[in-house]
Amino acid sequence: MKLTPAGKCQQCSAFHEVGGFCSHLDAEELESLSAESRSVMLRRGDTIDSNELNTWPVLLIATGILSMQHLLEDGRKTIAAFFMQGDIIDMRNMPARHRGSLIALGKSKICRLSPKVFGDILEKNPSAQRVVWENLRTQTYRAMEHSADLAKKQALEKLASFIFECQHRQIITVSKNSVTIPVRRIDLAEYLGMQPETVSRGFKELEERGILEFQNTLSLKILNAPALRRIANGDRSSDHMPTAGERRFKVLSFG
Amino acid sequence: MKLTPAGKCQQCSAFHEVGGFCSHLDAEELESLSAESRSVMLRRGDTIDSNELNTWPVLLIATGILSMQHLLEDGRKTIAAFFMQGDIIDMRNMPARHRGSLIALGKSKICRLSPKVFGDILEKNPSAQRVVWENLRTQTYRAMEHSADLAKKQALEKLASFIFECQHRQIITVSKNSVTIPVRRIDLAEYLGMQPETVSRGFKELEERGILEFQNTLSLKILNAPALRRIANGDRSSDHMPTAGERRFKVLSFG
DNA sequence: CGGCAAGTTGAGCCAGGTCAACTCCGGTGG
DNA sequence: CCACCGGAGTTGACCTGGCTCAACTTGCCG
Repeated sequence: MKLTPAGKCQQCSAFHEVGGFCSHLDAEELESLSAESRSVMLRRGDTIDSNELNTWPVLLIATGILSMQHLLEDGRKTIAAFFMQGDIIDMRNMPARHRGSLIALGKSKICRLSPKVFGDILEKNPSAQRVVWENLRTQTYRAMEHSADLAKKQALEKLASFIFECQHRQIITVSKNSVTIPVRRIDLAEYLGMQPETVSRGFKELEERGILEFQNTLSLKILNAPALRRIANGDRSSDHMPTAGERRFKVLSFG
Repeated sequence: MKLTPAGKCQQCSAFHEVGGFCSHLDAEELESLSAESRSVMLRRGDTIDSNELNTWPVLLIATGILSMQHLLEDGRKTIAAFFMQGDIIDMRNMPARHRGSLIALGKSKICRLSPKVFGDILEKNPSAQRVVWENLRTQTYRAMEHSADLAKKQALEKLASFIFECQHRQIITVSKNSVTIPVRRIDLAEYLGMQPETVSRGFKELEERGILEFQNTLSLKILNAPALRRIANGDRSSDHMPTAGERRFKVLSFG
């Protein structure tokens, strides 16, 4: 097979994934976008600096995970959002005050799209436009929902919500109740506005209550989805019910 | 002057404001959008219910202020975002889980846009498309910034950030340092994830430190913008410096 | 000018932050 | 192959910012 100039795109998730932005482009568009764009590999900790964002303000995540981080004067750090496979980040003319830094949280491949070609495509290709539009709206409403979580939920409730968020966003689903957490504990804590210690204690409690079970730090199984759902929704009525763990133990020991 | 079918639009901020969505439409587009859309007046507390959002998922705020509220099982309530003049809310095909309720926080006029005509316009009118796109992006990054505020900032810091947010969003600026808070204390507390009591105490402290001064509950003057900025940015080094108020008092009493 | 919601003030308490010590794990080099 | 190392994660003890509840004041609207 002859490798067109856009041949590299054949390997890219944004091209071959159904619904991926580049899969909606015609040959000519793909050609010119590809010619004017640059893809990069990032490792954990790599930062896309401000200068770079000025020349390359439009990014597409091909694989991996990026974070938008905000830093306070005294070093407190927050992750305002996660960007994952298929997400498009459009920072054209963003005033600096709206900008955090974009930092990779693991090995990632991103494509810096030519702002000009990107803009042209949005104007002329309604189906590509729709994909980008949907993506941005999802980001918006996700961010708002996340705000709501941060504003009023307690530690356990935030963790529960987060697990569902991971479940909804994950691309490959091994089994219905398996969820993979795509980031380290520290990042998770920063995203949820809590301390790593608190995250640890929270997960421990959820395990003790028999609601979930960790395979390892990054992957878990939901054992009692309704209970987890109730916690995520802030239903405190069941807070002091006997836990599944306790109950099972008693039955076994007296049975 | 002859009143065209879209005559009602002549009065609307979205039409006559520079940069307003409808000001970017040509006569024909305005005509058909207007014919298929419905504007409504809302009063504080009016809710746009879920059914309504299914038939009219695209809204444009002409004047006033709406909130996106999320409710937890046990009654805790959060305001995830404010929508103000010029904002466009596009809820087409949003899964229910991403949806809070839209509730007016004061007298507002909104225009329910025909989703079909709105969609057609986005495809065909690049300049209108750009306006909507910019608006959505602003909403996105604002929501992310707000998440960052909620995640790690303390009460005072959140208040300080909020004042700057109001300053940036307000349409009419009386004087450089006057800021109008567009919502009541309760709403503000819900937006910032705190209690009204805490809001009150926070503002009191900022006044006592001589950083700002309230004209009435809704409007204030910033007296020391750099100090407010430092607080908003989470600089705790100045936390226990003598306050302007204290200093002034001492000078006067010994002078 | 009265009534009621909004906002403020005060006192006490607790969820989660902080700090410090410890364990676990993956990678590295001898 | 194993000993070592360093960062990530966990556990424990303590402390505090902001929540809670209750009483009070203010200000708006009829």
